[in-house]
Amino acid sequence: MLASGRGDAYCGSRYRECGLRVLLIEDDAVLGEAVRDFVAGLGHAVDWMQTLDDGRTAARAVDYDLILLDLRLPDGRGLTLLTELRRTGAVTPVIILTAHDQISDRIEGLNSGADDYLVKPFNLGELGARMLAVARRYAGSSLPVLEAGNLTIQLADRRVLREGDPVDLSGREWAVLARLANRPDAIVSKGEIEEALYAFGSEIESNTVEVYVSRLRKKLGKDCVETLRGIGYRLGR
Amino acid sequence: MLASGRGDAYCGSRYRECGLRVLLIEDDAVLGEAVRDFVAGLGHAVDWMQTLDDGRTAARAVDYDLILLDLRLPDGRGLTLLTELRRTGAVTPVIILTAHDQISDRIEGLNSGADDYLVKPFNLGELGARMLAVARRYAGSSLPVLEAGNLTIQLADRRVLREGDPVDLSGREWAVLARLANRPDAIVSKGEIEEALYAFGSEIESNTVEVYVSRLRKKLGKDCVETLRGIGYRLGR
DNA sequence: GGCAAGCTGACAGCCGGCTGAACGAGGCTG
DNA sequence: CAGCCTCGTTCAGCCGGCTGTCAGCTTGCC
Repeated sequence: MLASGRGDAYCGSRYRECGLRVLLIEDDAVLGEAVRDFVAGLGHAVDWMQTLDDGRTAARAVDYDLILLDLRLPDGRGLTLLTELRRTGAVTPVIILTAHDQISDRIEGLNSGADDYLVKPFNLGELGARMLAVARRYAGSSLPVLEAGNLTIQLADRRVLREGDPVDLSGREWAVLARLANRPDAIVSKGEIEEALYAFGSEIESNTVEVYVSRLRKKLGKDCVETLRGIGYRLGR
Repeated sequence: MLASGRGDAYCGSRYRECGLRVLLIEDDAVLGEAVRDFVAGLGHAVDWMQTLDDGRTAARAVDYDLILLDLRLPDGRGLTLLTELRRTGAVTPVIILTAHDQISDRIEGLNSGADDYLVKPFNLGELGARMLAVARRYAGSSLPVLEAGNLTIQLADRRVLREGDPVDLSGREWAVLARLANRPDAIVSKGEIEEALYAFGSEIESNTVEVYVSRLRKKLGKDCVETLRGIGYRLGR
């Protein structure tokens, strides 16, 4: 739950090529934390701001790949920021997060240059999917297709091929694999993988991660994931 | 539309050939209702406005795929709106609906950038045909025929072939399929499919999407649609 | 050998998705 | 007009796969 620290840390530059740099502007503490952890869990670097003002500052300072923008903020309307950004020529993709009853805002948002919107309460999985969709739209087809051993991992399409044959993965299985694939050469600790699995707070006290690694190995082959005893896991090669 | 360059880039293609997003501007209650129901029945999402002003607002707010525009409205001439739209660079196809004695308007309309016109009272079937023609013209040659598994999906013609044999789909069935076929590799959430099915605001709280997926599978084969638990659907392959 | 860390098969509960059935609206036919 | 059909929508019950947990096993390290 210290994710905010972590987020800032690798926003810097080092991991730029892998995960996206995401700015989350959302005042609701619970939702904000959930989204931050979930998105961080996907391997992206998240900065979470709770006010329009902080959001504006951040958006000006850093060249984000994606902005998640709540429309109703304590110190103003999210749309204001969006319009400002667009007026200054920023093309950063923006996904709007909006309450269920704000249809007009939604329309206005799209009209002001937002790229997509999600209605609260939303499914985190759907958030992930839309983020990918938006990112892909921008990156063209350049989103990573990763070759690892006899695996082809298509992050953007949520697909894995084993020696060319598609393999079905469940949600959690994919989450684990994607977490590893997001930073192919990095060692990822169990704790970090857990964060990717359980977005918010849920204290899981068992060997879930091990179980999913095991399931992945069964489906994808022994070597798809490498174990580093006492440290974590890494994508096989 | 107003969503400016970037918006067009994806909005245009996003909903293109599926259930189209149609804006109907028509003050006559009887005709308006008839057209709305007919067009909705084809599987498109229709917003119906009865005044020029509302129409203008809607057209600015939402990136429609097609506008059906009555020329004689209580609060002004439809042509005004058309010219405005074209002046701001909107390329949304517009079909003009006009009474038979307004020949000059018709000509002026075509000159102002309308794509086609229909003379009242018109045959609804003809309206359907012209809509298809216009939409096809816009889709260009870029996405006519899609091969997916043993299916051939002819988006522009609103036809599906299963192993070469044409299959009859109802309006909604087609809308769902087309929404998926529109972005063949993308994962489409239930929410997004619903959006393609219903106009803004109609809150549908049931498993409609599941039902239509089920019916599609019955007609087109188990694998025509892939389920991604908790995330959405994707066209089979 | 002994200990810690990691692996994996089994299992029960659950949730999401699937689907048959029913109903009303509307259109068409005779 | 009655009868028939199709389509859209809703609902309830079913089903299967996903998931978390645990126990017993293997592996690696000292």
